[in-house]
Amino acid sequence: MKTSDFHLATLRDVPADAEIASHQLMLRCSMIRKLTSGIYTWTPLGLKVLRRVEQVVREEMDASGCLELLMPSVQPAELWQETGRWDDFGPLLLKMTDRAGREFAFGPTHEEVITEFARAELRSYKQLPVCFYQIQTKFRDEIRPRFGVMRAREFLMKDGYSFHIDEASLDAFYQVMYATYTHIFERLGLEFKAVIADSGNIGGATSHEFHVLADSGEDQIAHVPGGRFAANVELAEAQSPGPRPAPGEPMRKVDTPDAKTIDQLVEQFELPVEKTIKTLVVHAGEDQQQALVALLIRGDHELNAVKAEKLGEVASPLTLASEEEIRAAIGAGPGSLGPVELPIPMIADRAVAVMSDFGAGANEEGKHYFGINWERDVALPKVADLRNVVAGDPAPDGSGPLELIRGIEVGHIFQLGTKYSEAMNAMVMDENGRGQHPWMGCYGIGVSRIVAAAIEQNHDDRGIIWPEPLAPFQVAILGLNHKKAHRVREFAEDLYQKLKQAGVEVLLDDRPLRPGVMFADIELIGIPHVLVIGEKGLDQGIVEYRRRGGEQSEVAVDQALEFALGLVRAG
RNA sequence: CGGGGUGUAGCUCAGCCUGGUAGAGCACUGUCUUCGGGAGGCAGGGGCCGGAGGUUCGAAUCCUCUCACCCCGACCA
Repeated sequence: MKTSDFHLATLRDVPADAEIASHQLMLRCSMIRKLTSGIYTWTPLGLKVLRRVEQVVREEMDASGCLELLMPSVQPAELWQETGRWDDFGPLLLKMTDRAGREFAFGPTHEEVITEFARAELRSYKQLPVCFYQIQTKFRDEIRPRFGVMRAREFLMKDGYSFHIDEASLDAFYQVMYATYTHIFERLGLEFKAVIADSGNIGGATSHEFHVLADSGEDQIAHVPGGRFAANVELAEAQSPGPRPAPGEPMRKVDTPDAKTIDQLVEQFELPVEKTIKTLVVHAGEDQQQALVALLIRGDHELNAVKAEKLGEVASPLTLASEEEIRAAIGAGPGSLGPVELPIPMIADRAVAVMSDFGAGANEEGKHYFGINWERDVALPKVADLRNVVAGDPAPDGSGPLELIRGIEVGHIFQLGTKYSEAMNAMVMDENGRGQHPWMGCYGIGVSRIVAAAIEQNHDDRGIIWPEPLAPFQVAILGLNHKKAHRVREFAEDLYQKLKQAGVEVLLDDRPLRPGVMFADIELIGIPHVLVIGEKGLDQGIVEYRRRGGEQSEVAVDQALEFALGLVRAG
């Protein structure tokens, strides 16, 4: 490709609404253009990268015996009503109506459609196991799309679904997919980590996420460096820190008119923050006697919403009570709440259960109790794991202290079990001629998100540094002052044609521009190998080679072709 | 959904407070000079100042409504 024939429209200024590096660079390179919030056009340059990701994913899925198909994006409401997700999926589901008034959704995922397909196609255990996948545009009406294609509403996803006669077969295939995903991210040249994950509203039990590691990632991962344990913080279990010390102080009521937050309490009364608890009042689960329930968390810890929602006592999704609701039920406002004489049910975090001589609100405006002790002053309520782990906590498997890092979720695999096959009554005959609901697994990869994640992980102040498997072009040829310098132009053109004929993805910058502009553009779009041809070099019989983000060297002109071919073969 | 902010040329922004019919840099077109790290001159093209309504002789500017986009928040007890 020649730049003069390629729609390259780089920007020198950073578009005002782009926050993170990958979004800024993708806009500046002209890889994507925003149509409206969370919805993007992929330009010819951007699409080249997207297709490369797609191709690696496709090849590895095919290599693992998966079968590619293509399902519709527009899906009838009835299918979603069968599984109950027409309502359960919530506002993320984009709904629409056809001329006859029939309702449809634009697919955010395809469990319903694939299960519909399976119940029509699959009859016998002899057809199993089988895994179908597609690479297709999804739409999820995100609450807050952001960071360009990192969290877009419309995005490209690889979604795969496997069917099995029993759990053992699903288990075995899940391991195959785990290995397949590992190969995919290795081949893409990305630094990543597989972690234990929450299965969210897709359903099912066992689940792993694959994260590209980057400081700008939205997810937190708890892991033991060099060890085996790694989990999304949403799921990482916080262990009980050990036995509760005996009471050492009497309980007393203290006036705390100006202490509405833990910070103020700690500051004004010289109370160690690990000796305080915060009382979070949330809506109770539907079948509970009272409308509210209190969650007790140590002052320096954070509530983990995913863990709390899993408790029957707590409404899902987790919703904090309003100040009015709290006052009506308790008689005191936020900032003065605590477990002693609390008139609503409560659940204590494991760390709270082993505290002694601690401070908390007195459920009376402007007053706290200090020196509270469980059982002596107030009965210990139900204890549960309610908090996020923090760095230094012991790993649940005892393999060492946890460290927290950030990641971008680019893949997620689930064991769904028979949730969908039962809901939609998909059946296959087993070897005894009895009908069975097949066991299902589900395997997603955020293809478009990988492009952004790769940039987050691989860039410098000049632009993108593509891992070679993702680069839109392998090699760029810059002919300096080629408009006037015939020798430069001819040499560059000749080299370009030969590389092209050899099947190399090569970009010849044939724009009549000054060298600085060419260098800046080629570095911005991050082409891994750059060959610079100039008159001075030709006089000396050399062309210059630059590895993006790396070394620089000189190559004899008559070796240039072989050299370039060697680079590409090595990559 | 709550809070904050921004809408003026393709991009980044000034002008708005204090109304008088629209500007800069980059990008784009032509041309000359320049040519190994985002050059310079000359000449150009491009804007219903997000939309609607109002105030006024006159509105990008003041008022009201609306739409869009961006950021923060769902950890406050």
